[in-house]
Amino acid sequence: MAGICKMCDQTLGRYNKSGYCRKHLGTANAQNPEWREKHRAGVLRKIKYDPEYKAQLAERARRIGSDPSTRAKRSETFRKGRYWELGNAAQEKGSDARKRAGRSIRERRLSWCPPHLREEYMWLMRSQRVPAAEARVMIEEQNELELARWRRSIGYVEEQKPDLADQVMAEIETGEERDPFLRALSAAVIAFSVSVDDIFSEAREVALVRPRQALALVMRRHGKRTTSDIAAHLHRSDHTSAINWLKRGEEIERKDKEFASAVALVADAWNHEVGSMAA
DNA sequence: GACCAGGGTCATTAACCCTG
DNA sequence: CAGGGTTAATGACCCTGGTC
Repeated sequence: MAGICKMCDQTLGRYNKSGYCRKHLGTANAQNPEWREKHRAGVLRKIKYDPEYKAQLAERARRIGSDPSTRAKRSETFRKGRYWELGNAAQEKGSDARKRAGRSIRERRLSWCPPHLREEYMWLMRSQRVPAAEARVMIEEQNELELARWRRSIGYVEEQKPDLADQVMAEIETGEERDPFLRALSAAVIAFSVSVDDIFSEAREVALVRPRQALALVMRRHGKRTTSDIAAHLHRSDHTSAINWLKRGEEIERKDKEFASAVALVADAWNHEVGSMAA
């Protein structure tokens, strides 16, 4: 049965089901959320299953976008409409959108860093002022240590590396004090009235932990050594020991003047300024 | 502190999608 | 085929977070 278009006086054909003439059908569809959703799904489907089409679309948009006259026109439109104000209003300071942007970039930049070590990486960067590249090496070393531990736990036998701490002991025994670490170690022995064995021992008495903290601080600051390296020099296999020495050492240094001056003495030795110490 | 990349805003462009 | 919607990238700008 023929009817009249809902939007104009146009007589409709006998098979018309929409109730709209050809001219107004598009407008009616555009106002129908269901139709729009269906249409949208169709476009997305095309893009999803036709990579060539998608690439075509992108290429075209790029081409148009990079045309100087189009760019100038868009800039003008944007400036005139002050559209950035809308963009900024939509994501105020501290908004979820901005945080999301921050998280996204963090995720991309820290993708190399195992999630459980990221806090430690940031601590090295911020509190310890370790340059990014160096902090990354330290974290990667730590990760490698953890992986090695895990490999051992499942029975995988690794090639043995020479023990750095053993090398240090050998140098002490032969009296060849070429290493700044050995000078600093000697200074720590004097400054804290302990023995080398005490420093290298497993004991956790405060009197023995202090020289380790002082040595760690000096190695970090003056030798730019990694925490793994510091730990190995002080007979520890895990670099987290060094991190703890550094953390606690800094705190104590701020509060305890006596400890601070002992650290300075060890630092002098490291830097070869042994004149004051020998006296 | 400077620099970079990403996220948010809307308009613009051409080609394609969908429906009857 | 008509007609509006959708897609892509891009423009300016600010803020966030990482890096130097």
